[in-house]
Amino acid sequence: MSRNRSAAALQLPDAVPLFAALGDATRLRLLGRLSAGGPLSITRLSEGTGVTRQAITRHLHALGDVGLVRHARRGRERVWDLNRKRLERAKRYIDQIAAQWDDAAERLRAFVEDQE
Amino acid sequence: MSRNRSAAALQLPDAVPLFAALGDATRLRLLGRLSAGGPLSITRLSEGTGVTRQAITRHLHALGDVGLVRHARRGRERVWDLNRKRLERAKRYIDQIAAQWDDAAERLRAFVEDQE
DNA sequence: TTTAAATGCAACCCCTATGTTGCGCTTTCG
DNA sequence: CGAAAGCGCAACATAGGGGTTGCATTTAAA
Repeated sequence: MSRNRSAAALQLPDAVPLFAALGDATRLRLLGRLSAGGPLSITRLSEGTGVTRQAITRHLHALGDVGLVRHARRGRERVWDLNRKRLERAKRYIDQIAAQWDDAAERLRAFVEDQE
Repeated sequence: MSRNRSAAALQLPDAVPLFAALGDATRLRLLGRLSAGGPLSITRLSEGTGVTRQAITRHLHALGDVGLVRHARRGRERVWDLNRKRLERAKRYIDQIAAQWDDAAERLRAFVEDQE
């Protein structure tokens, strides 16, 4: 029914910046390190990345803009951590979108095959 | 086990271009139209997008580079369609990566909460 | 065989994401 | 207090993504 289509239209604007944020190797690694090693300071997160601390700061803000990570002050450090709730929501978004593609394609599969 | 980590290391390089390809509104809409309406020519896919046919062509190639869509000749037209197998694999990639983040975060949740 | 449709190719913009350096501010520590 | 660690801010450089225009090429249609 047309409710599927409107639901997709609502999710799409959210999905775009989410995917864009995930489409970078440095940011994916940051998420990996945060998931493996709890809250970490910027300096810690910069070690071994091959880029400067400022570059890492920007990547963290990019992830923060879509809600995947959060930050807090701790003394003179600024520690960042995963936002697990947002991460869960993001996963559901992705699953739903993928499911829609699957469903629509599945419904038309026989028809499409006839045309080929 | 360390096998999880190495599996993640193998998936990450594939996930980056995949996410990057999905991080664009025009490309997400193209996938939506293809999933809803079978194979379509470039001219058809360009209608109503607000950008030129050449721009759409590039977006299709971007999606094609990560295997999400394929093309074929049909007369003087070039028709593009979803690659459902690749779409399925992409979905599984995403699920696995998200699951890893979840798992790692879950294992450390209590520890992290202690520190806060 | 003309004409028009559908593309492919290539040269060009233009903006922004990514990265850097330099400097100043705050907090911690000897 | 004085030095150093950890950041934030701002200016700057630059490569690449996204878009356009112009023209040649192939194929369908009159």
